[in-house]
Amino acid sequence: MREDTRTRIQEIALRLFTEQGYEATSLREIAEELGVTKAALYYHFKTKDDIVASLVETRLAELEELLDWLRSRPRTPETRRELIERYAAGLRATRHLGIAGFLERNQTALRGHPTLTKMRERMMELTAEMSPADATPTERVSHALALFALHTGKWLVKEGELTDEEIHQATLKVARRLLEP
Amino acid sequence: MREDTRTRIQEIALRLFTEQGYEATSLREIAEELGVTKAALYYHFKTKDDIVASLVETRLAELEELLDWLRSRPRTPETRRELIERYAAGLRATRHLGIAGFLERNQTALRGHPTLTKMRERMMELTAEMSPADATPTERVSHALALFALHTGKWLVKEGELTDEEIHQATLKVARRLLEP
DNA sequence: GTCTATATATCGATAGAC
DNA sequence: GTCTATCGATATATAGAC
Repeated sequence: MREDTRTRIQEIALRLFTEQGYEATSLREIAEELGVTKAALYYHFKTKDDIVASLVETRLAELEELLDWLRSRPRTPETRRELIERYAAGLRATRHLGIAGFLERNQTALRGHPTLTKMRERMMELTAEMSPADATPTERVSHALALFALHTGKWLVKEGELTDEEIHQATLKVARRLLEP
Repeated sequence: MREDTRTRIQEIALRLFTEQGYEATSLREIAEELGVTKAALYYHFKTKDDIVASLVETRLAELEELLDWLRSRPRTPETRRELIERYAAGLRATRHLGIAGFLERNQTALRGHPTLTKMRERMMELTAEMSPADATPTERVSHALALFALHTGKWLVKEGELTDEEIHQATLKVARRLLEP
C-alpha cells in the first residue's frame, strides 16, 4: 500500500529542513525530490508554514497531554522519574525524535510561527513545573537538562561512533542520573 | 573612544542573527540599525558569510588552543575537570557565549559554511577526545553533555526566572557532576 | 566611507488550463 | 492532482558618483 503524497511531502520536508534549515530549503527543492513541480505542493498544503505546522501538531498534542499529566501529580522525585520515562517513550514514536531535532535546530528561523511558539511554551512549562517550588537553580538546570538530553544525544557524539539504540539507552541513563539529588 | 564601524556591524549582526536567525536577517536590516545603507556594509565585509566568519574566528582559535591542550594531556578525570573549567572561563570572555548560542541555533542554516564546519569538527573532536578510549556510551554522552550544558543553560529555564550569573554557576555545577564516575 | 541605482536571482504564492 | 506561466516582493551583491 503506497504512501500518499501528503505524507511523502512531510517526510522530504522534515529531512531537508533538518539537514539544511527551514529558510534554506525552498519549496522548489522539496518538489524536485518528490518529482513534481512547486505548484503541486500547494494542492496539499496551503503555505510553507503549513507544512511545519502539520509536522509539529501530533508532537504538540503529545506534549500537552504530558503537561496535563504532570500537573495532576505532586512534584516529587517519583513524578520526575516517571516523566522522563514517558518523555523518552514518546520520542521513540514515529518521527518524533526527528521533529524534536528539527525544532531545536530551527528555533530562530521559526520564531513567530504560532504552532512553534506554543511548542516552546509547553516545553518551558514542562521544565518549570517538574521541579518543586523551592528547588535551587542547580536542581532546576539539572532537571531541565535531563529532558533535553533525551533529544540532544544524537548531536553530542561523532557520527557513526555509537548506534541510535546505544545513544538512546545512554541518554536515558544520564537523564535518570540528572534527577538524582 | 568610539567603536569602529566594523565592530558595530558585528555586534548588530550577532544580535539579529541570534534573535531572528541567520537567513531571516537581511543586510538591509543590519544597515538600517547601523544608520547606513546596505551598500556601505560591503566596504567592511566582502559578503554576508564573511560577517559570520569574522564572528567565529576568535572563538575557533580559542577552541583549537583548547584542543591542543587537551591532546597534550592524559585522558584522566583530572584533565576532564580542568577542561570544563577552562571551557567555562572561555565562554565568559567577550561575546563568546553569545557566539556559541548563535552557532547552536543556526547550525543547519550555516551548514556548508567553511568556518562553521571547522568549528563543529573541533567541537566533535573535543567531546570525542575527552573520554578515555575504553569509555562506555553512557560515559561518553555524559562527558559531552557536560560541555554542552555550559552554553545551553540559558535556554533551559524560563526567561527571567534566574539571573545569568545564577545560570552560569548552576550549569557549571551540573557539568562537574556529569564528569563524576 | 557612504551614497544612489541597478543587476541578477530566487523566493512564496496564485491563476487557470488540462 | 498536476501542469505552465507569472506576479510581486525581497535578497545578495556590484558599479560608479561623491
